[in-house]
Amino acid sequence: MAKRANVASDELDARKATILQAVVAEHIDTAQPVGSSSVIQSADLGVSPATVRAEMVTLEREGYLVQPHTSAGRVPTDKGYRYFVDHLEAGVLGPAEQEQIKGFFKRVRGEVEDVLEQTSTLLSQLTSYTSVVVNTAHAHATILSAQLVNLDARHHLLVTVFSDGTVVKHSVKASFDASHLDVAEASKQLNALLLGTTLESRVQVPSRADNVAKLVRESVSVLRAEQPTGEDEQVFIGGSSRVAESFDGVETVRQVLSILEQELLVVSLVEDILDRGLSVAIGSEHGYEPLSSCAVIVAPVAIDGESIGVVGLLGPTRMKYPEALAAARAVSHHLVRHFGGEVESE
Amino acid sequence: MAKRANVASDELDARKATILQAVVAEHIDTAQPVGSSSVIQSADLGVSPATVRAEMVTLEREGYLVQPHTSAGRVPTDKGYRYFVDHLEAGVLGPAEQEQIKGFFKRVRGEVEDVLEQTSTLLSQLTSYTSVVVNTAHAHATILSAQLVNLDARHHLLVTVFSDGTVVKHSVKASFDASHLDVAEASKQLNALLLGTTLESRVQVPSRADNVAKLVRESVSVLRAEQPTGEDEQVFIGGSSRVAESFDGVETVRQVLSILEQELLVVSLVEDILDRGLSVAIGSEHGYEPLSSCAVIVAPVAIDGESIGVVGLLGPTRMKYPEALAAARAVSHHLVRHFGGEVESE
DNA sequence: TATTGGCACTCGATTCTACCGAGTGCCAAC
DNA sequence: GTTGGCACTCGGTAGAATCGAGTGCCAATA
Repeated sequence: MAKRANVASDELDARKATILQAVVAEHIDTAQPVGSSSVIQSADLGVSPATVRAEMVTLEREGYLVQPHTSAGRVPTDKGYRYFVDHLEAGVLGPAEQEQIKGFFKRVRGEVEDVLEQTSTLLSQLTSYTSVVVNTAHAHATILSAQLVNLDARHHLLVTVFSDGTVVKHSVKASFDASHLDVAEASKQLNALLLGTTLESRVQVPSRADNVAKLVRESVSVLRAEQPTGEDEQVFIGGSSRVAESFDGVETVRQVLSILEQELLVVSLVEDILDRGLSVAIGSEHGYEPLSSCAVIVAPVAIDGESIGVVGLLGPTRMKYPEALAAARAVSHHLVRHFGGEVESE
Repeated sequence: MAKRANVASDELDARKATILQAVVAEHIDTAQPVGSSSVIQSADLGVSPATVRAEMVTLEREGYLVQPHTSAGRVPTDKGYRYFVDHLEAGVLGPAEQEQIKGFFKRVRGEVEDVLEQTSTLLSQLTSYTSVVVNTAHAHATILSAQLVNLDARHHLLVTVFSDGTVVKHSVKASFDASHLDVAEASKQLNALLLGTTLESRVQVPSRADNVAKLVRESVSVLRAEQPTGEDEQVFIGGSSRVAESFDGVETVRQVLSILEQELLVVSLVEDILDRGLSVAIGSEHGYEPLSSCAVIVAPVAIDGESIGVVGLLGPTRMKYPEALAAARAVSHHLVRHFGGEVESE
């Protein structure tokens, strides 16, 4: 993709890289601008502060660093963070955290939803960032049962059970009064029709004009009428209170929280990042300005190449990338194991 | 309850009351300590500041007011707020808000859950406080359908549809391998057994020892095994980002958010207030210290005396009680109308 | 006896100044 | 290319001065 050395500011020589990485690491740690001397202390390249300063001028010109004001240390830009995470050797998880994850997955019981909900809490506790767990499984799951229940003459409820253990209901409103028998018959036909199919597969609906056929047609169309995105996914957000710690400035906190309230938006944010092949989106890299001081980490949860969900973390741009990445990946990995071979609901 | 005038600091003479109310109103408005002169301006009792000051000393001694420091105005205590809301004449809603609510309920479509979710957003927008909507309906609803679906030989899913349009699932784990036929038979029996019953009513389970009967028994017991509280309620929280605006001090914000994350806790908080016959709980009146700078407003949603839910608002103790109370009541009222006569799911 | 105007006093908030020091950019020397 | 030296910048902190809103108290008043 990148041309080659020439214009491409894609690569830095070893010393610049070391300096940049030192600055980023230090700033993540202290939240303070980093000066040339502290770089010397943490990374020991055998050079003087003056040399580091000279390099930092270059790094600033190339957009990796900025000075909050003259005569202060430097702070990484989004581009700086980007370089940092791109050149990160695989992070490791502390043994305590590994144990916590293992223990958690040994312990959890209950419906898929409960497990995922608790997983998102776990992930947030592990990292002290806000976590997002998205379940996309049942888009690909096969239907185990479809049943039409009538609430009153014109209102019915289509209840669909998927092979991943999720249950989905849809209101079906008829334009005519249907008898109990009609509904029961429609229910039977629906079940036969949809059994073993997925939301994506084509089915042959009856074209007759009787009430039963109408009900069947209406039900199938309601079931298929999936919203563009996010509507058929489940989202679990854990540790939203962490937002308060992660950012300074009430307004920023408010904006981030307000984004988190819109679950559809969170889903598309996370999936968008994944679609672009990234595992981290920093600052303005995802399109949402209110999140410009955030970084988002994502890790796909996939069984045999089939994506069944996403886990994500949202924190300040100066988040602890190695740990957070490791945690997200570990949890994703354990989720796969947990839901992998066996039936998902346990 | 109160003895009589003597010790009972329960009642205040007219002038003290006016002063207290003026102080509270002013402080709610400005968030600043209120001095004697501003009391004169807003409430015109024909007396001088000096007199007001004298009264305020009394009010302070009796615990209605405090001074943040010598030579500052006064700020209401929880007790002060309590007096204020207890002596509030019924607040009214602006015509714009009324219109907004009306329009909303004319417009909403979809499952109960969606309606309630959106209602909580509405309530939060109306008041600019965080809102809570709790659905307790299906505890009293009758069962329209119960179905057992098998995921694999030992794992089954009990899917129950209630008359209020909610659908609940429970995992049923068997200690033996059941055939498809067994499960189908058990499902049929379960449906016949549970149809028309509520979660509270007693049913006669088969005592036979065959697989089908075992499945039926296990299913019924799983369905009945309701958690002490909160587990069978649905909670919808809207506008949690408002927390960031409502409180100063990152730590307070964090704590409140962290409470809001625990939905069970929120349910019991809200129901507890309701059980105690209150419609407002101020500061330390509800038992949760992390919420000591919060006030919680609740309004029951009841059809024919049967509680089907609660709507609530959470804001700072200096919240706009009249408006917030009016909004909560109006929304509760409209919810009753919306779900009242007709079938709940529409 | 309740009310009031007058007055000294308190104390947080604001402003201003001085100053410290971390950190820079530049440059001449190595 | 690297370095030590140096003047310079500028945010942050501390202290002093000031302001003013608001109080508590008291003697005078109706």
